[in-house]
Amino acid sequence: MAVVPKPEAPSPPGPTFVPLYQQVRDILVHRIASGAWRPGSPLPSEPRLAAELNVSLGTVRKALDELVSGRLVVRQQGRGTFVAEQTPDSALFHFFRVVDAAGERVIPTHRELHRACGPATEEEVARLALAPGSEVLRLRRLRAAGGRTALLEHISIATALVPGLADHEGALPNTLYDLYQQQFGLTIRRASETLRAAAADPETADLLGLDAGTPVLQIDRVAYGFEDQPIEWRVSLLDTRHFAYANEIE
Amino acid sequence: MAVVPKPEAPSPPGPTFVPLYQQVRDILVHRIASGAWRPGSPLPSEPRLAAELNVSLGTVRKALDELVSGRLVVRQQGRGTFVAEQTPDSALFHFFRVVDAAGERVIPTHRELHRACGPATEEEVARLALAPGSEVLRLRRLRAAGGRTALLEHISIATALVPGLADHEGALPNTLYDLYQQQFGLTIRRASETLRAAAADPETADLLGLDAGTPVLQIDRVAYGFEDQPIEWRVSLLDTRHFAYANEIE
DNA sequence: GGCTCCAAGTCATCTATAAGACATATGATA
DNA sequence: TATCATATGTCTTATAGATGACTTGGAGCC
Repeated sequence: MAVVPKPEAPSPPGPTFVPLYQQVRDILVHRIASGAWRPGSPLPSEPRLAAELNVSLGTVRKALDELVSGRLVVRQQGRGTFVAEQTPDSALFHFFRVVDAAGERVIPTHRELHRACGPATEEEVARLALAPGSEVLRLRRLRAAGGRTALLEHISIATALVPGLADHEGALPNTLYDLYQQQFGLTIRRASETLRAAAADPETADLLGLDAGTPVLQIDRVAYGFEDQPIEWRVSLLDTRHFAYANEIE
Repeated sequence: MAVVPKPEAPSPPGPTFVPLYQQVRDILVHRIASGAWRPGSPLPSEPRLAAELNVSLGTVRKALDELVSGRLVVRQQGRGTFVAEQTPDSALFHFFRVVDAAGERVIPTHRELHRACGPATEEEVARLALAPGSEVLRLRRLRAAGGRTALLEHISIATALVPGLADHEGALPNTLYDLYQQQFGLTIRRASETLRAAAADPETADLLGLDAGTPVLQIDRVAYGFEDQPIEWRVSLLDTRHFAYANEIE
């Protein structure tokens, strides 16, 4: 392994010391991010990795510990360590924070209203860090839960990232994030949201079954991938007469 | 140490096996929660703890690792390990998620409008798990940032938890959570929030400098302590014309 | 065929040891 | 007295080895 500072040959006492286990972690992250190990597939066993990278088992385990807490891999005692896989459930659980009036988490349905490609607007260029004039795929969906319309989603994603999705036949899945991962190798690692209260414009109000001007919760979210590159921009408008946005601060 | 399953005497093969490091962690948590070690004070050194608890250094370290990730303690290389201390900055950074129009985090000022005690309302009883008829202290504050009024806070906390606070002379600090910890031994460990869009009622609108009926973001938060007991209930109304609520989903 | 049991492979836990990095206190020296 | 080198105590990193827990697959048996 090209890891530099073996304890026998300590690192240059200069300002650059990177612990072995972090170097190992970065190597593993890179292999996952580059797609060398696909989601769901097993990593080599810990002893094998230790031998390959020429470090001790404990060091590999410490590196893997960090990947686990970053939700990049999943360990299963007796089976092995696997690249984390986005599932509809996990994606919903993690990113969909809508609860009903009773405060219970909600499992939404969805209905596609609109799908089309077009040149990116100025705002899309900014949010998604696109080159001006890039083409984006836009999606509009209406989500309901418990028989009641809950929210309206406006989704934008660079067409180049999801080739063929624009012409996809039939319904798209309820959660797009696992589709991105499985079909296009795009793993959503984190999301940045900005929430505001806004008055529903007539069209939104109509779709949500509200009077125009009713306050709705506007959730503006950019989802980022492995290299922290923006992947998808989504603005959701939530009817907070019957639903709410729940957030846990640990 | 009373820790049960030393590796030489493995645990009963029944369904109850608790790893040593978790037992150690629980012991340490209890000592901190009970106030035996106060915020800011140093824990015994790792070797000392290992000797006292009759486990290896690695096991103590693994237990401490969990306390660190739970933000109960802070480690400082060369100095020691200390019980985490709520500071105004850390509390603001962690719990105050308001950003300005440019998306920059905001450092708010505050002005107290109202402070009084009274019997708990039905809603306060429910949110704070109080006995009916308990007395609560209510606080109303107006926060501003960048010279602009940002949000109105309604705070409720059981009077019994903060004896004397009702008659506190002079201004209360900008962040109450560190006051709770330092004055009353109440450490806020997590908070549960529910967000909705609502139309500003006339009084709120007046205080925030809005027209009545303007949509505002209503942030309903219950803050919990060590034993996961509710400590404080707070409803904040945010003017999202000039500010927003920022949330990062990792 | 279906079942049990065992063995191998894997992660999980625990111990022991050593040396590096960092902060602070101590004491010698000028 | 002031400063600097040293010593000490702390967390940090890294290694090695042993044992336990869990899963899987296959051999052997009925």
